[in-house]
Amino acid sequence: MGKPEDRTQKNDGTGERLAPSNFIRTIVEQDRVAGKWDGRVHTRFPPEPNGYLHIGHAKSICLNFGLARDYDGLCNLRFDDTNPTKEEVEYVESIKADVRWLGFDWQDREYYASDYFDQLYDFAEQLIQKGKAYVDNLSAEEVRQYRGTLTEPGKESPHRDRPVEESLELFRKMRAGQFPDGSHVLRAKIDMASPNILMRDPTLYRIRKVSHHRTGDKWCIYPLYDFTHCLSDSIEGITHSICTLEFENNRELYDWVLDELGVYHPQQIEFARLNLTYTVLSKRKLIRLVDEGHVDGWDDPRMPTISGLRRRGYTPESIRDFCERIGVARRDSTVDIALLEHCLREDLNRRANRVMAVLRPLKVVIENFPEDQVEELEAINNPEDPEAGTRSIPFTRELYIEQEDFMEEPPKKFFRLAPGREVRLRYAFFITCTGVVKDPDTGEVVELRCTYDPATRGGDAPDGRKVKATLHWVSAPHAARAEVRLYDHLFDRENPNDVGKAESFVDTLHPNSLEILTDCPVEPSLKSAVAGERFQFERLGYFCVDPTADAASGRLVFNRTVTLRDTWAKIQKRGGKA
RNA sequence: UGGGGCGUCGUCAAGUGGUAAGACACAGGAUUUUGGUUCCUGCAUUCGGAGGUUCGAAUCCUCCCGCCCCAGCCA
Repeated sequence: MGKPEDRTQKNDGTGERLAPSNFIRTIVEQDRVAGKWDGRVHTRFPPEPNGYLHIGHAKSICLNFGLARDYDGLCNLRFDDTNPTKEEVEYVESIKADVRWLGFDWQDREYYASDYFDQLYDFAEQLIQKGKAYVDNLSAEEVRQYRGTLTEPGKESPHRDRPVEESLELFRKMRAGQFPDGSHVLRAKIDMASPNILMRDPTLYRIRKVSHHRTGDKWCIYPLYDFTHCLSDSIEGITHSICTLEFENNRELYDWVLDELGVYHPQQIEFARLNLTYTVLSKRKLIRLVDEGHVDGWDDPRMPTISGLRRRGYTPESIRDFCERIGVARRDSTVDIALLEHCLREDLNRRANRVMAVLRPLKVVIENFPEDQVEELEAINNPEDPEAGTRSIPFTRELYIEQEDFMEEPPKKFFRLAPGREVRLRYAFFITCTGVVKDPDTGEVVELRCTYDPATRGGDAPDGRKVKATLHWVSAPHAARAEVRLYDHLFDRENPNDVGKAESFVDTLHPNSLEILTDCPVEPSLKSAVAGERFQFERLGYFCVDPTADAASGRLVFNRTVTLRDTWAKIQKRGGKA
């Protein structure tokens, strides 16, 4: 019996994961076998430049560009910029940077729906000529009333049957700027009684006397999504037009426009958008977080935006891996953010150099270590990567360890330092706690007195003595000082929209999603860390040098990307409940 | 109570009539100079429910239940 084929790994020995199959890949493969589209695969990623890209967009980007990559096809980057009141160049620039950072290349195929405005206008006139579109001068309010409801059919506009020539003339006047905003629209003439509300004479063009970020003041009428998107796909020769589920109802209209115009007709395919626990992924909500100042901007490391994740220290590889692992399907789902974090840790574990840093320092004095002596010790940079080499770290009489690594009265499962207890200082020596110095007023432990065993240099006891814990530490006189920003989930619950009696998702913001620690002692090698560089702070987590922190100030600022898995924390939590 | 979709492990997700993949999470155990990593092991007699067809059903049929989307001159 042959082993079943392992579809999770490429067969080339690189160990790189192969994109798992999904219903869209199945359709594409069937189309290629059938010779549909002459075997071509041509997709597109069509963002509206009205906000920053987020992890949900990454799913779409990986899907569209991934399909093109795996089936010898092409994927266009197309800005769906038909609403000049909301769109800005700042957004197009950020989108381009984010797609590139994620590792995808659209080569010279950078398109804008606004590039098609002339063609779109001609198509609109064609529709009018065919008697399939008309200019309506009902007010927005009236249009709404005429539309009917989910259960009742709509009414036809009194202008619906106005002569073709009259609509044509009106449409040209709309274009010429002879009417004020909102006074006229171009509507498709379909069916006011359609059970699909989108088919009840949808609006195709509206008047907006505002300048567009690309076309300036050339136009004062702008086409709407349903008219623009399908034709843009058609113009670009797209084969598979992939969008999210909420556009399912729009497909009938997509097909109608293309069929009426008799033009090249791509296939629209919908998939479920990404939802993630402990965060929100709707552009509207993200904009609100930024506008109301709940976060520091689009690239706040707590944001699920690509720029936020980048600043947080995420790697593009980990995001791509995540997007492949979550799959593509048609059912609404919410992915556990733990999966994203798992992909991140897996990637960082093999690539981040290890380093020692103390977040909440507790001074330790090694009483039997000579005052002016400095012992240089060799530390391994990355046990997962021998190529990463080693470095030297100084050990002296005065050190810092982590406050939580000492307990005066340790519970049974606490393996770390305690009075009379011996532990290992990583890459250094075994030390034994011989005394505790407390603040006379508060009773707080402010210093530990210890002795070290010179025979354990490097961390091994020649007599085979074992120790139950290894602590990270930093030499006090050599320590560099850093600001460390500890990030946690932005929201306090899995589903921020589960607001209960509260008013909105804003009320479920996690109050401690950011904790800033200053003057953290970190090992001296970190003085030369560069913006964006990633490290594992041993026993704590992965951190990266904040790319936007003021470099000129010489300040070292680290963002915590993600903690290490912490079984001790789990044990404590469990114990706390019992 | 219109139309369009969707319901497989705690969370994602394969499966497309031949007897429930995988991942994350979780729980044990081994190794370990990171309570990290790695490595073993366990984790759906059952596929929203009820009937039916069939030698055989998560896959086909019927009815029912639940959830999502649509009434922007947003995308």
